[in-house]
Amino acid sequence: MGNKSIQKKNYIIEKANHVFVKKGFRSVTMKDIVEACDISRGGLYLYFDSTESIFRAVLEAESAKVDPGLARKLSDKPTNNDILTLFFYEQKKAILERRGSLLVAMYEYSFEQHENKEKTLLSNQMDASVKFLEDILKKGTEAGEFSVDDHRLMAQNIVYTLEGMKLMSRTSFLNEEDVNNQLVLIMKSILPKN
Amino acid sequence: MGNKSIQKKNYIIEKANHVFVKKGFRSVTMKDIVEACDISRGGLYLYFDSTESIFRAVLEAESAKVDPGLARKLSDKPTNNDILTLFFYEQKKAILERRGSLLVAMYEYSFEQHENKEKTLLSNQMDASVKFLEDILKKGTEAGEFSVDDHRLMAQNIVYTLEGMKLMSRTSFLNEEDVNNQLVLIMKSILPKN
Amino acid sequence: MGNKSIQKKNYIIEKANHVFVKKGFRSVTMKDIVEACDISRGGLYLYFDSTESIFRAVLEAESAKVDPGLARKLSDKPTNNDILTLFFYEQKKAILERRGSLLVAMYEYSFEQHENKEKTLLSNQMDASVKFLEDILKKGTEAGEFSVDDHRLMAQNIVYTLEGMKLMSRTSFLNEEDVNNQLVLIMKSILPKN
Amino acid sequence: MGNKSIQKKNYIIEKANHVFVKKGFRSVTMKDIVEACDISRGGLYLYFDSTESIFRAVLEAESAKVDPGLARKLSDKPTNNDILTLFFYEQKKAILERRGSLLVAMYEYSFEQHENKEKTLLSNQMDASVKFLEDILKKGTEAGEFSVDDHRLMAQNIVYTLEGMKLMSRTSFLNEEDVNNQLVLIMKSILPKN
DNA sequence: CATGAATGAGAGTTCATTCAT
DNA sequence: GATGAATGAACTCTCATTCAT
Repeated sequence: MGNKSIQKKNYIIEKANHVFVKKGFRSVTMKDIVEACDISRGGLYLYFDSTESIFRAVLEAESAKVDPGLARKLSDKPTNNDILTLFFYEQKKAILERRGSLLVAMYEYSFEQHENKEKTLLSNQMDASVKFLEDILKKGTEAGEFSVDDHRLMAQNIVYTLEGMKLMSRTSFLNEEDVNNQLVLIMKSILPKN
Repeated sequence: MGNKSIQKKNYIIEKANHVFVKKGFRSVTMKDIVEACDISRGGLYLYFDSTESIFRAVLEAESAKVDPGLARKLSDKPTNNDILTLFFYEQKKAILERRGSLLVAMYEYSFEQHENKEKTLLSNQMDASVKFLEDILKKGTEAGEFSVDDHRLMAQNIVYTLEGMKLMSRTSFLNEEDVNNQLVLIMKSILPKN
Repeated sequence: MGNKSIQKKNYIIEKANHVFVKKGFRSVTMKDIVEACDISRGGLYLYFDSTESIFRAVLEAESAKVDPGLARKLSDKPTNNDILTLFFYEQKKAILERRGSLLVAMYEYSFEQHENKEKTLLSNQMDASVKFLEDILKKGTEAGEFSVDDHRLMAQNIVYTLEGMKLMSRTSFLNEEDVNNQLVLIMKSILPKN
Repeated sequence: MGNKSIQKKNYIIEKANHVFVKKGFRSVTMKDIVEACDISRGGLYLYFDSTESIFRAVLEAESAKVDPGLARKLSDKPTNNDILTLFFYEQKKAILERRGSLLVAMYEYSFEQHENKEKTLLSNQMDASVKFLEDILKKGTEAGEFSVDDHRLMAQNIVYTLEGMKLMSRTSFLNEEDVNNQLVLIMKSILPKN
């Protein structure tokens, strides 16, 4: 695939992203993508052969976008508390972000995959979050910033709670205050009591 | 609608239930239902005009089934702790129950509803859970069984965590031990410290 | 399938027959059949799910048509020579019949099947012809009507020659006289010399 | 067309040959050829504008290949019997050769051409065979090697039989012994009786 | 000459929905 | 009420063919 086609592929991924944000995963058709990209039916098939392959490419592109942002916001020698705070800040954004979020599409996609006994992307993402938090909590506790007994258990608890809120905000109505309050509650259970 | 018709309608609802359990919501077609019920295409339309109306009926029937079970299991004078324990027991079942659950269908349906700015069934269900827990926590704290400051906040936290686990078990792999550990963690944060 | 649909199915088979006669097998599309039958796209799929299944049904219907005709033309006590003559007469018709013949479609279909290592319909038909001829030649030789050493070998030879002529008439130009001459040549090699 | 172009054209013809051998004629697409040749889509169109034109070129190239082989195998002063034997040997190879044969493609192509009232290549080939055999039989009979009355009729009969066997071997299962037996039977009907 | 991206026509297939019986 | 045949819109996917580079 030439240079030019890589550009086109990225263009399709970008346009498709909007479609998945708007319609979720299951109800998106090749026709939807074709129309969003304003290309020919056959043209799309030069790059992707199913909505699923497009969606995977969209997620990949998305994950490439996310990481750099996180790092830049941190000071040179961040405390574990700093890192956790930033993590919560990002999560809060993900929870409340209604427009532009691929979350619903990702849930729908994961439901399908899970039926087929495959390891879902969502699952990988959550595992990564648990590992990340576990590590922070451990280091933070050792440094006296936090006071957590079972790091893994608490990490899981936090991830479940965050995921629950994400789900809530897509099926119910969740406001920023509620999210803030929950994050404070979590912080309280982590910080040393005295 | 005659007596016979009501029977038929219930028969359809029961059969459709299995279909939604198996296939979620979005991918279920009128044809699926027709085949599951072994009735005529036109026949189904006498009772329901879309998969959505069938699904709503299925959920309604489901909610009618659930409640009585809960009450019966409680002793005459249950403590708030008893009630909470029973609630957790039921939730645990809902989290781990892979076959026979309408959860995925309900998520898919709620995503669609929420897009249309409608109040989702899931939302109502979660609100009810929060209220229920809030009430128990309040009474329990007053009775000295629990020690919770902000009843509403903690109730929400519990609901989010539970919902997060439900989601996890449909997109990832969650075992009973993990659930138990989480429930223990929640109980610890509720029970009086000393 | 109700009474009415059997009629419709037969109607489709009849119309499809013309299509296969005209276009062979490979280039016939579901659309061709739909248009020949003047029914809806979806309508056809109620009865058949591929051109192949239609073609098989056409062949089946065709073979049901053929047999009765043969029997009726024979006298009460036909000699083996009578039977053979009738057989040749039918074969001559099949060779020369340009309009209305499914032969080309059958060849095309058989080529495909044979690629897939399946026993082809054509193959079965030819086997049946060989067996039939072998039997006639044997009885005829015993009755002194014919003088054939190796019945099976001669039966095969006749079948190959006939098939060769059929093929010729679809790829080249074969006139009735040529066919007659060949049949006379075959008869000469069968009849007793003296 | 330059020297280089002719080389490329021959390269395409050679690769296309394999494709036609494998898939027959009708189901071969320009895409198949492009992929087999590993050239660009547009590139193919510089040399050929349809699968039909490619196939014709393939057949032409094929016929150029065949003849020299035949001649070389003959002794200086071959008898007519020698020539006929060699002819039968080549035919036997053509009948039994399953891989590498263009026969099915040629049949499919000829069916199409014949529909359009064109003189088919197959037809020309068979005419040539008849003429060739007629000549041999005539000369052989004159030389006392054979004993054939109507040379043309017998030549046709042989060609039909051979063609019938070729067809059989592509739609049914034909073994070498059967072919040998048929050839012996033919020889018997040609050789002088005494 | 050669490339390969792009097009659009057209085939296959499925489904919600209607309607005569 | 109940049936199930029939419709036609919508979707997926593939190919021959063109054309800017």
